[in-house]
Amino acid sequence: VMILRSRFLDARRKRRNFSKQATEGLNEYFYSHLSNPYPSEEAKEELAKQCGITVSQVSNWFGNKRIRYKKNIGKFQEEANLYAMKTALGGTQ
Amino acid sequence: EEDAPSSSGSAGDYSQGLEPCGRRRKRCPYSKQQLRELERQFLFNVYISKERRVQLSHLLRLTDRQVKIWFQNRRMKEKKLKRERLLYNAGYHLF
DNA sequence: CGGCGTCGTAAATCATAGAG
DNA sequence: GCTCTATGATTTACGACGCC
Repeated sequence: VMILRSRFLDARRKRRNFSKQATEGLNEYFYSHLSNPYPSEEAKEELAKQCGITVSQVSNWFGNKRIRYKKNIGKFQEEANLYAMKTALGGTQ
Repeated sequence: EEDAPSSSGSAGDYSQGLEPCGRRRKRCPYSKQQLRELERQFLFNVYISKERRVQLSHLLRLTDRQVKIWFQNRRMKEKKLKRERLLYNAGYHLF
């Protein structure tokens, strides 16, 4: 809870890139739902909690990810394979 | 910022309002001038009447629809800001 | 029916963290 | 340090659906 508070404090101060773990969690969801990468409100809340970011930030991330992925699938192929493999091995969901 | 005070060819208007066929308009950022006036009107009232909307759209060289949608989007933004403020204040005194 | 409301989103654009 | 590009956030513009 105080962790959340501090996040809003410095979130207002300055934008930071998300942590490696946060990005990993988001990518895991994205690539394991590639045929329909639209998390429900509940799923967004779950991801937000898991990643330590806000629901809005989860929405922004998926919005950006969907469009950028679509615009250049090739550029993300390596990343896609990586997460596909990761999910196939140790299901963390 | 060099914003055309209010002449022609300002941001996002295809000659007073007709969309190029049925296609979706390309997003076109509004000028500082347009934004200042829209914000001023929003401050006056977050819901704009049909009459003031038509008036404002002519003043700013936007379509009636653009002004309507701008107010809708602006209200959503306001709602989001309010949510964030609540969230911020929520954790503030727990420490 | 028609018009305007919210909600969720696409797509373009903005701002700038940060990798090189 | 200094460029640039990748990344997170914000801004237009709609479609879907709701209410009156």
